[in-house]
Amino acid sequence: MSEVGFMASESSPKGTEIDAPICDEQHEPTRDVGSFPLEVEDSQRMAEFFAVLADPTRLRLISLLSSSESCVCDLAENLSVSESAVSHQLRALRNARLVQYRKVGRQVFYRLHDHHIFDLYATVREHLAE
Amino acid sequence: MSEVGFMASESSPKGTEIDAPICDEQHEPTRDVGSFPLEVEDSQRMAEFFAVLADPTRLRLISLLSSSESCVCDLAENLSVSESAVSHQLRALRNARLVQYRKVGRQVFYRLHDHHIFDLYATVREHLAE
DNA sequence: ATAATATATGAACATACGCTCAGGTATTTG
DNA sequence: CAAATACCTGAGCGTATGTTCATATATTAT
Repeated sequence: MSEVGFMASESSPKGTEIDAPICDEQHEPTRDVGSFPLEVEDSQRMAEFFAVLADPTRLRLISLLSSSESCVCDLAENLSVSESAVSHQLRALRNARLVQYRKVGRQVFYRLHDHHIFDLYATVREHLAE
Repeated sequence: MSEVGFMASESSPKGTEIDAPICDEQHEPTRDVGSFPLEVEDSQRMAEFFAVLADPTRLRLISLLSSSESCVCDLAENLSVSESAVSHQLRALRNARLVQYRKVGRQVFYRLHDHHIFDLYATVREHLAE
């Protein structure tokens, strides 16, 4: 915490007034993004959301579900992962509302919850492909 | 792994041919998203990217940097977090190329790396606000 | 009912992560 | 030069996470 000189209520240290935030290249008309700064509670919810996407197996599941609905055993086989592991991961995706499912006999077919999920996946995939 | 009956090379179990993926609601002309299914190596890089965003402190840093460039001590003060913790987190953001910085004297001013980061942040923020 | 299949779940273990603490580098000031 | 400031970094600790293993539930077949 910068021990400020006198009347500086907050912000950067004293002395070097010369170059305060010479922020020339600002963003476009900064669209409204809720409270600012981001509340701790909101940041935790957001972090949990990203955390669900921060796993290779879950991302590969999303990749498969991006093209078509699949049952658990097919997902496990296509990813060469145990069905137990897939089931655990699908639960995480379910809890985060990233996938939906429907039961047919003893099988359970999963698919992405909505197109937003696909869009997010595709956007980041493209971003990393650059 | 479903022990298939005879000539079924892969995919769902035998028997219940009745309801194979009745996937009616397909996505729009499925835009190309690279290799399919997502390669393990790619999934790991993508997971690492999301992992950087999967932390409340880093998200709040991004929140602050969304509106303006800031030095480390201001970021620490605004978030009520130690400068050491902020520095550690900024390193993670730096390594992931989510932020840029410029040195001015003994201060270091950070800002978002580019507008893609802001867009991603804003999009997910809106998504969770619904 | 019994067996087999498809999926879900809890415990446990190894790993990964974020914070604090202590110390280090670089720049400015006296 | 020494002291102060702004920031960075490595080690260590407590906690969270993903997998495996064993077991449980539900559905279908015999």
